[in-house]
Amino acid sequence: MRMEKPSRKEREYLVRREEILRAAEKVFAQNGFYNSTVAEIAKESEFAIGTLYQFFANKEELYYTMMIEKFDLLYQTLQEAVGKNNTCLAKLNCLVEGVLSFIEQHVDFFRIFTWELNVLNSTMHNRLKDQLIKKHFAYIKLISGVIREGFREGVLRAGNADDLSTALVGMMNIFSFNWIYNRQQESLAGKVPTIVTLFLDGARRME
Amino acid sequence: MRMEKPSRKEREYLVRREEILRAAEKVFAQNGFYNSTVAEIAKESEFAIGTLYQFFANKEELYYTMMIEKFDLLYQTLQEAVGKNNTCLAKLNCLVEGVLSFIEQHVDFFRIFTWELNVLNSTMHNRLKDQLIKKHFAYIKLISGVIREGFREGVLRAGNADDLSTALVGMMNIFSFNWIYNRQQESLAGKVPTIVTLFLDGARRME
DNA sequence: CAAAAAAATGAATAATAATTTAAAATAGTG
DNA sequence: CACTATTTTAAATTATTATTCATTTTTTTG
Repeated sequence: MRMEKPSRKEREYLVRREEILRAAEKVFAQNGFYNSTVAEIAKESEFAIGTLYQFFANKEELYYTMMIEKFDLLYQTLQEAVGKNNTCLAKLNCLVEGVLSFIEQHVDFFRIFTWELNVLNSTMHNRLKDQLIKKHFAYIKLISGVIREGFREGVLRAGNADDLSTALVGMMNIFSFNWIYNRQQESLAGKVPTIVTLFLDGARRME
Repeated sequence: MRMEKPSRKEREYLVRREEILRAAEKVFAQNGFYNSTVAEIAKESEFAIGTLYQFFANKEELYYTMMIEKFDLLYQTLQEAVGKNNTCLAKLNCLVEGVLSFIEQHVDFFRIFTWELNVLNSTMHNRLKDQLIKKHFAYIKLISGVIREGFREGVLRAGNADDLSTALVGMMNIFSFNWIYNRQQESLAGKVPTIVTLFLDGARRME
């Protein structure tokens, strides 16, 4: 609850801190946590290695601080967006738009929330890595094949099968994450109807 | 295209290789790639460090090989599941169920597809890490708040707001991933209608 | 402006862990 | 069984990098 006006010194301190954070963001986003060196961040920020340790206790603290600040910014952006609208539908639209354009504007930040896969030293073992990525696409394609059948059968509204497949995978993934990180209370398979229903019929109230 | 029947030696070799892969899976899944040591995997598999290098050129190769084999198993499982059904809707159900139960049975594998966040040495900086995780939940809650309004307004079919929020975030995330990893062709924000429409109305053909 | 305090520097340190390798154990063979 | 080839072993090597700290530079102050 300190309310002193910040002195010039404090202000300068904050500016420098910010510069370091931006450099960290750039470097971490490019190479992930483990393939980024403190030396790189120092170079990018144009401070010496030792100076960084004046501002942040260690590499992890630098990383977390950067992430937390980004998250705060996203949250604030979304709150504002939501505040501007009255109806739920308008808010939802605004939210989705808010998130996607935030990501567009802060690609580097989002890139961090990613598979280890993409973080491994990309110089080595490209053959194996590519093979793995191909498998992932094959998996998405398997699903879009089924969706295309649905178009032909006339059960699904014709549209972009790959988009639909992608969305479905996105839903399955996130429920799996949650299940894993929330101590596996009930069965994950219990979410099948939730996912299928939402996928087929959406969330809107039907007349 | 070799069709020799595998000799006893070859068979034994494959059994050992498999044992190493299972140990690797366990260790990597627990600690992620960077916090797993080859020594740990050796211990878990009850071989010496040097022996692992007889089977795999290095740590990365071990990692990728393990991942690729798991992916193949998932793919095969799904193909079978889909093959058993005729209609698109039945196939879709089966697919979703197939994926979720595969993940239930192979938690370790899926745990690997996760944020760096969860991979960082959990001994250190718990305060900052927890703070970051809280932010993430706040973000989900912001969205489920809006969804609850939708229930009250009567625009959305009453249900579990947190599930819906989760699903929506899952869709936004995966489109963002794809956008980032597919060279950012068109604007990500262009996917807003796709996401919102699917979320509200689903994929099913309306009468 | 000179002395003292604060901040910045980057070379030296220390710890970790992937990989190599020389020696030991085991399996195969006549 | 003796001898050879193969496989396993774990200690030694090497490379990398986070962190420290003695020194230099800059800023403040009287």
